[in-house]
Amino acid sequence: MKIKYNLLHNEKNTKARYGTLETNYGTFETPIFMPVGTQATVKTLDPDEIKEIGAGIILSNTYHLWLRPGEDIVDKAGGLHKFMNYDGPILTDCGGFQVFSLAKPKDISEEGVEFKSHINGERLFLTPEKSIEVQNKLDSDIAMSFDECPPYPVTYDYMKNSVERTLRWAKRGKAVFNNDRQSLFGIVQGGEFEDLRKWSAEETVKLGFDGYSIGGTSVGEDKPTMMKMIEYAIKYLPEDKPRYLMGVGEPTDLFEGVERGVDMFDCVLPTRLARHGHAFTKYGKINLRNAKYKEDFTPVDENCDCKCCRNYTKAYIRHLLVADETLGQRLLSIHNLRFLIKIMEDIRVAIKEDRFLELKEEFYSNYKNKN
RNA sequence: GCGGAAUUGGUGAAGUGGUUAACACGGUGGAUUGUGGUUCCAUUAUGCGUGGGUUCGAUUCCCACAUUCCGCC
Repeated sequence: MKIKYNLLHNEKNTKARYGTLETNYGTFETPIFMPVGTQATVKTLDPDEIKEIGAGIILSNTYHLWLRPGEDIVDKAGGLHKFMNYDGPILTDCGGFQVFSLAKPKDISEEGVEFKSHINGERLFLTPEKSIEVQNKLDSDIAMSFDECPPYPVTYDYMKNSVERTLRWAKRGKAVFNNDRQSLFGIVQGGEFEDLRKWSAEETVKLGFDGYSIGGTSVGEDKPTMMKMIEYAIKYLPEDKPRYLMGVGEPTDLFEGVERGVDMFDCVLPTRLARHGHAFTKYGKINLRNAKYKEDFTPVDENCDCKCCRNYTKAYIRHLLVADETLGQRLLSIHNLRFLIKIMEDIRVAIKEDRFLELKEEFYSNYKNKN
């Protein structure tokens, strides 16, 4: 079956909303933060741990699984869920972000995008049809329409052409889509240009998708610009479909996004920061490698209920990181993910009680955002 | 006791008679937003064993001493 979104409550003072999303692999509440598991694994965590931190849905990636091990192998394994032994909902990104991070502008044509494989340098050509075909075989619960995510900043003319192309790609992908257990999201682009965001949103909605994403954010623009991008796009999206802000973000970004009506987020930050020794805490981001934690025998975040914070000290985590032991990266990955998931749990309760702004204010009063 | 070689930062080391002593590791900070998984950036020796001498100028040349290593008695 396709997913089913139920809008259950609009917060009184903001555009924040509470709902549920039903999938073949269970129902989760929104707004939600989705851990990223690019290569069919949330780096360093096993599926039991993903469940343990309260994840409702995770991400995986078309481009990476297409290259390795290949969608046919995942298909033979019985689909992505069986392949990675994860029985919760999975969303696959389309590979569009890799257009942004791997390809040069001149490699992008109407037909598709030419890549050089980051694994062996082999020339590859990814098209909207291929992206959908791969995702159909991966058998994730939610697939993403193949888009171009332009860098920032880019000229109005470039963005206009890019938005047009992304719309044509969306149409082409939709035409070959062939998996009735899977749902498909469209992606709104348009950069910081209000009229392009409006146009992109309206035209994407006309094509008709099971949910809508806001793409092209967190690519180097400043925060006020990112907020405008969200606002410009979201007012043209239908109330009765989930809205997904791609690639965001930091703890404060989650509050800002929810306030503007976003239902779903994903970001590599919690796991990447963890691997580099950083942790989110109630009071801001900290670097566990800093010398000042050498003899700090308190938890990373005393308010956190995760396995890391319940059982280990900063001094121990620091030792593991400095000694390059993988347990340090694992424990911090668990903590950082739990931290963001817990924020969303608190946010959902606050929305239902119409006190989202109070929760936001309380969080901001403690959290020192270094950016 | 005699002969030889060596002595540069926390470590391994390069180097030159002339403004700021290479590089690597380590240390200390910082970065990271639909993940090209151990990355990137900054910073880290006012000093080249000690004391003299030669020279306009010595870490670099000379002498003595100290320490370490190797060989011989």
